[in-house]
Amino acid sequence: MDVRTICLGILTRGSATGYEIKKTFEEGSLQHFAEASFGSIYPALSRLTEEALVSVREESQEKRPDRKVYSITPAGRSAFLAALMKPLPEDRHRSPFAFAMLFSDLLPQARVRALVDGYIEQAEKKLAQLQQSAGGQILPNERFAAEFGHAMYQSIVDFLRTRRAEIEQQGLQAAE
Amino acid sequence: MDVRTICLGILTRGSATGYEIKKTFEEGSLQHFAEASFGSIYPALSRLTEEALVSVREESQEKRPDRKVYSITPAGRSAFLAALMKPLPEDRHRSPFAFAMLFSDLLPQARVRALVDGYIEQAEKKLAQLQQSAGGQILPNERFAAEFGHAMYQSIVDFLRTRRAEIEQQGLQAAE
DNA sequence: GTTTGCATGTAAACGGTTACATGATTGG
DNA sequence: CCAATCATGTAACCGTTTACATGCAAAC
Repeated sequence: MDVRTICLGILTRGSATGYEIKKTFEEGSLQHFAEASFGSIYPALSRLTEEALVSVREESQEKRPDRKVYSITPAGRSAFLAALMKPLPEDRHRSPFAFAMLFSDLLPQARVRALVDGYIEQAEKKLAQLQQSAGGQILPNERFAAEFGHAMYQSIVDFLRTRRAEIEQQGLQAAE
Repeated sequence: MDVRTICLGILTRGSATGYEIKKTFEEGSLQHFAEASFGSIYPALSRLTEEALVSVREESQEKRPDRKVYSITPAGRSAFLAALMKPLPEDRHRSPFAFAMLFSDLLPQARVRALVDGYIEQAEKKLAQLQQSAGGQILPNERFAAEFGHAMYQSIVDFLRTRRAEIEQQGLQAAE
């Protein structure tokens, strides 16, 4: 899903600045399924403005930098819906971790252990975040997304916990 | 994980042509966690050859195009191990599906249903593939990777099956 | 006094995909 | 007869990240 479409989507829930859109990525329930940097958000917003899919209102603030508040236009809404009606790109799960595990037999056991433990720790942090965001008062479909992510990470943690010993054994014993 | 490193990794398991490396992606147990196109594999292989991390042997074949069989060099092996010892890039789960579900309230119910059903179907196909690849005679860590993927997809399918009715209700009732 | 948060933006670099070019062989 | 498999490679394009530039205010 490109940054363009994601920005439009976020704006269907209310007006926001580029900065706020970024935060929505980092905090919200879609945190685990999409991401974008300022370097892609700001140009996307400019282009959407040119195409009249969003409108801008500039606000001068005291003690804070000026902000540009973007709102989705009716045309933008149609464009967004149209994007969701087209065949979606397939999900991609890129896992350098899983790749590395394929070569656990070439790695020192200590490294394998560190990799597994670090991964479990990371996943648990995300689980906690997701549980928190599903706990708050959010829309039902936001809750669904959060719980979807939760189910995924939970299964990963469970799997790794039960298999941890086995995979660590694959690692190279340290030379004496 | 960049194509360079992935090519090196595959070559630690034995010599191969660019074409075969691509197939390994498509068929193997890491299928769900990494991917690359010819347009990235061939240039990567050329560069690795320049850097002496792999070596090439050209084979002329009858009735088949010539092939370039790449083998990893000792230097390549070290470089690969070094890459796995450095901090790994984080896993990224990009899910246009989860994103779309966040906006199920804006979509016609029929579309939501089609999206969910299509997604379940896809995931089940992958489950079947993973089960098959875990069934064959493979290295223990390959089995681990396959089962890791299996656990993930299984949890996705389970979650979606139990929640399907709920999320479909979020969709817009068709106007009469 | 340093880090974090607010806020916008640009340019270069990067990594990758898509499409194209070529061509014989085998299987349905 | 057509599609798929084997096999390599290039060039244009694309979207995104990274780094840079700027600057004040509040929190630690």
